[in-house]
This record gives sequence, C-alpha cells and structure tokens, in this order.
Amino acid sequence: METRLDLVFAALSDPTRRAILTMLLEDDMAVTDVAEPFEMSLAAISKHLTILSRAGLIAQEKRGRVKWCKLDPGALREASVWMQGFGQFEPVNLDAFERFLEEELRDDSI
Amino acid sequence: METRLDLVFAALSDPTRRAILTMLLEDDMAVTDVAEPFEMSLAAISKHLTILSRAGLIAQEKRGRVKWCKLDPGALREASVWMQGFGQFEPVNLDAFERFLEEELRDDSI
DNA sequence: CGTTTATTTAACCGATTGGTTGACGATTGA
DNA sequence: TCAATCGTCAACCAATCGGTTAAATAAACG
Repeated sequence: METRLDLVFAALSDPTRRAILTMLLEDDMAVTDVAEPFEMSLAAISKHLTILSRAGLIAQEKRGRVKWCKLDPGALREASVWMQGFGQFEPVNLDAFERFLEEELRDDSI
Repeated sequence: METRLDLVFAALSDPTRRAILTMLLEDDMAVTDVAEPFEMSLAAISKHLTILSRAGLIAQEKRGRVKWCKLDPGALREASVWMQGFGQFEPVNLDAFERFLEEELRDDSI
C-alpha cells in the first residue's frame, strides 16, 4: 500500500517538482505558465503536476480551458511533522529557507 | 547534478527506509539486527542502508565484522528547513509525531 | 463554422528502483 | 585451523521513472 508519506517524499525528490512548488509559492499559475521556464515539454510538466497533485502538494482547478495550479501545503505538514521527530531542529528559520531557495533556483538553471 | 536534497527526499520516500530510521531512533544497531524484523533479504536491507548513508541520514561504522548504523539527522535538517518554508506549520509537535510513527509501524506490517 | 490555444493521453524509450539469489571476503570463536 | 557469522557484491528481473513525440480532447476566438 502506497501511503501519503511515500507520495509526498517521492514527489519532493525531483528538483523540477521542487522548483514548481517554489514558483507556486509566489502565485497560482496555469499549466502552460508553469512549464515556460523549463527546458522540457509541456507533457513532461503535466506529468510532474499530476504527481504533485496526487501527493496532495498542489490543487488543480479547471476554469474554462485553463487549469490553475495552487500550492496546497497540507500534505507537507504531515511530512514535516514526521521529519521533526528526528532531531531537535531549530524553530522555523526563514533566512535559511531563503538561502536554500536561491541555491535551488541557481542549481536547477531555470 | 544530484543534490543532497534529492537524495534525502528519495531516501525518505520508501517505507522500509523510514521504518529503519524509526528503529534507529531507539538505538544504534548492527546491519543484521536492522534486517531482522523485515521480510526481505539481508542484501536488500544492505542496499537500503547504503541509500540512507549516501543521503547522509545515517552513519555507518565498522567495528570488527559488525557494521553499526546510527542516525545522523543532519541531512534531515536541510530538508526540514526547505519544507518549513511552505507553510506556517505549528512548532514541533511531538505528539503528532508519535501518532505518525504508530501508524507507520502498523501500516508497514513489520 | 474553422482555427487556435490549453492540456492530457498514448506509445515508446533508456535509466533507475527494489527486490532476488548465489558467490565472495573478512572477522570471529571453538 | 576450520566452520560459522557478518556484510557486500554481481548478475539478474520486473516495475517504475522521467523524458520524448504525436494524436486527441476541450474551450475560446474570429
């Protein structure tokens, strides 16, 4: 049986999908706009979005012919709680988060 | 380029590996003892441990013919920080963590 | 209406994953 | 010394993954 946690961590293990989540932090986006910065086909991005959606990390809503993608951090909380158990981590450190985002965006060359 | 974050999330996406980490929360263990509760070969567990090790989630030290595995939550912190950015999560909630562990151990039928 | 735009689906590909078995090297202890 | 134990390695397998291209569906536009 594939648990929610399996799906969430598997979804997060791909840098393209993490970059997509980071983009969606800024704003909701249509599929085509999500795909624009990446050097891969729209079909590939569509698959990534399906994976993020099944993991519960994003929600997709179709309005007209456009499908809007929005972040849905609920599933992340589960995974976060799981991880928190493994160390006495400092309270949320947003500065460190910003540094990671910058690094990710640089590395992924998007 | 495969980043640390890729490796950590990929490592966490497998329920067997998460169960191993949970076991190592209790105590350091030899490879054979890690393998004992699982219905799979020692070689398979050895592979899982290699994956956890490469991700930086555990450290392995060989003493004599016994290889000891211990939790190394450093890499988890990185991933945790990354995730924390996506929601205003409550501060560390260890009760919730305990519930997750129970559920995981039940579901994985180890 | 016909065309363009938005997105998914299907078929395919090579690489990776998670497991197996069997052989192997290294260490231990009688 | 010799057998047992600890753990990895190599070869193999089916299933999944991340990507492609081409066709299909659906909505909007002129």
